[in-house]
Amino acid sequence: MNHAALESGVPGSSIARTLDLIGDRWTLLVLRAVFRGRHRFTELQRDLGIARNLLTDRLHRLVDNGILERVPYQERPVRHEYRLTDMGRDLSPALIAFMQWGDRWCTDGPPPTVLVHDACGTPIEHTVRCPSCDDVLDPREIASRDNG
Amino acid sequence: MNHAALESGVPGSSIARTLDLIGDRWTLLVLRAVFRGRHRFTELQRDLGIARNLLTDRLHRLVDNGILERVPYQERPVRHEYRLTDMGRDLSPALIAFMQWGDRWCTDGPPPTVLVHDACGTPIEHTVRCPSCDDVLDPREIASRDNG
DNA sequence: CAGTATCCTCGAGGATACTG
DNA sequence: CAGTATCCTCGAGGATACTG
Repeated sequence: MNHAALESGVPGSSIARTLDLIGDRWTLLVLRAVFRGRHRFTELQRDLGIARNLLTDRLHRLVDNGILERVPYQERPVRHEYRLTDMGRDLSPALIAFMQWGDRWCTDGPPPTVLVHDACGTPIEHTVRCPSCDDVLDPREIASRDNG
Repeated sequence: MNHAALESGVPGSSIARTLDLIGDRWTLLVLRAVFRGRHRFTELQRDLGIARNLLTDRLHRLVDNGILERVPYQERPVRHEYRLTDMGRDLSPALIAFMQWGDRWCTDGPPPTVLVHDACGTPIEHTVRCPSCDDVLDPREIASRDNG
């Protein structure tokens, strides 16, 4: 998909722009690892089994796009680790939604990882609500409205 | 990323399995179009600007994986359209989460598309809750627990 | 440890002609 | 209309050697 196709075919799609940033084969996996507390290059590389040059590239892109930030954790020699920015942390609902979908539909056994409220240990719930009706919505009750 | 790398590097990741199904450059865009009411081959092809052989391939894979179903809408000649299954409809929270993230972080102007509760027209809200505490959770309050 | 620099392969994506 | 069949290109991903 080239950029022209994007412009003409899927104008103004937030999904398309989002895919441009994180829609490759590794970025979401890198982010998931950072969410789970892996912050250093070698940790990430070992955990994911990603090629080193690719990890370098993905981390740089994530930093350039404001999703991660590179912060020093020691001097002499200076070493950095990668932390989520607010923008990155805000990807959490999307990541969670994908995990839950995979848990529900792509496995036979119990979900390999369960997300819990750390204060009480209860598995979390992921909902779409109407703030005005105060109702949890079914996908069929959702419409899309174009601005423009 | 080959399959061996996936197995060894990211064992049991629901995200990895989900990406195997829908993690390419077009599938999510196709699904978004189906969610928005495009159900026929030519509608999808024109709207997305996707190459015809790619659209054929993506639709077949989505049908094979149980995300879409192919239902006839006329006979002589028989024609089909593509409809979401329950499995496909259940991707809605993930799609919505991505759109909202893109709306918030990848645009300057107003969001190009707003999702609304069709009964009352109010823009929807997307939350992670703890069903036991009945609280909306911040990403920092979420922990992940591995099942062995 | 945390990368950078090279080189290579293979397959995803695309253009286009053809068909019941 | 709704595809299938071919052929091609280019870039994502990967292996590996090197470095402050």
